Amino acid sequence: MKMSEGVEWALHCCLTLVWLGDETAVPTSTLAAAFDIPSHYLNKFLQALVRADILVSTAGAKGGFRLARKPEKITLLDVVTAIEGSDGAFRCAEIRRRGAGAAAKPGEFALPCGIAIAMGRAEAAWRRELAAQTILDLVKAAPPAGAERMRCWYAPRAR
Amino acid sequence: MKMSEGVEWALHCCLTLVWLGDETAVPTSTLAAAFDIPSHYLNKFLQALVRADILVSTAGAKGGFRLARKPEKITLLDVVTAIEGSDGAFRCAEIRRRGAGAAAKPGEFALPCGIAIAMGRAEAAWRRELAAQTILDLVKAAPPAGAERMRCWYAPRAR
DNA sequence: GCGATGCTACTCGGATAAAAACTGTCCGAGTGGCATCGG
DNA sequence: CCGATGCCACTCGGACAGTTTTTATCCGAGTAGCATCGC
Repeated sequence: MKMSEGVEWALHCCLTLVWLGDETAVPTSTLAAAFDIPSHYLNKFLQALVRADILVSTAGAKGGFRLARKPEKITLLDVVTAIEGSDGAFRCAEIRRRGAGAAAKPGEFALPCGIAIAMGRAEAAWRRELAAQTILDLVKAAPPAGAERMRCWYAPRAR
Repeated sequence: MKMSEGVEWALHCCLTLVWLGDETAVPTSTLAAAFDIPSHYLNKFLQALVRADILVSTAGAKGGFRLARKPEKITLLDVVTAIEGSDGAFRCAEIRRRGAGAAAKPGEFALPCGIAIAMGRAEAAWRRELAAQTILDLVKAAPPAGAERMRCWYAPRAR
């Protein structure tokens, strides 16, 4: 059960896009350089964010990405779901119905598997916590020095 | 981010061991037949449960597995951790320190990454929910018919 | 008859391949800006 | 001098390999019970 590192990348990119402002679109190569990660691979995740309506992309010269919504309207759950998909980590395969359970009376399995319910309850708590936090919260919590340094580093690149 | 199916198998096996009672040790082959899953592979996960002190194993003829503790003393978190490991799904790679962040002032990264904190908060909620439920809770929630059928199926095999 | 002993069948346990998912890389389609050309 | 036009550089987007994690399988070490043999 390992989460893709793309989640961390995506969140950092959203944070960076807030810091750099909404004036200019930031291309993949710039974001990749900011964190020293492979740009072509990062692009893959940024595309996923576009499909989830978290970012908008503009093609051509001076193109790039910018936030599709205000930072307070993007929850961490939105980003995680965009990268990891909407399926939960635990997936009930209904093994109770196989083997010795194959001869069950009809209707016995009408109510869902208790194990699936228990695991689902835990994942619901996880999602609730993620949905309660937004990109704006991350911006507020981050030290201003990082934002300032990022802007200074970016300034000469903004054309 | 997919959880191993071994978690579902392990939980169902714990439930089954409660149903079949603590009198006899149940071998891997029997548990595998109960759910029609590959026995050699299931054995791998049962070993993990033994290492986590959730099951105890006895070798030789009439050997097998039984619960190491009472059902109310085994939480779902214990089982999930035994199979999946104790590491969380999200792992902060500290990418903020690389690339443009490489020239940071010393001490700027003294406090941990806000993204890691936010993700950790969600995982903590997930763990809390898992730790609040025990195998005994699953037994109580499961329909008695399943337990009864499992016992009838097992009876001729118990030597 | 009773006990010790050797054997057999059965179990767990870890080491070993196949499959899937994730990670990383590449090139093509499309777009905006700019220089050039004509009026 | 002003506007339209063609070209070029830059960007996103999806298709293509490499590598790690997960899934599946196998055989060896060890133990409990039973039959046999000796006393």
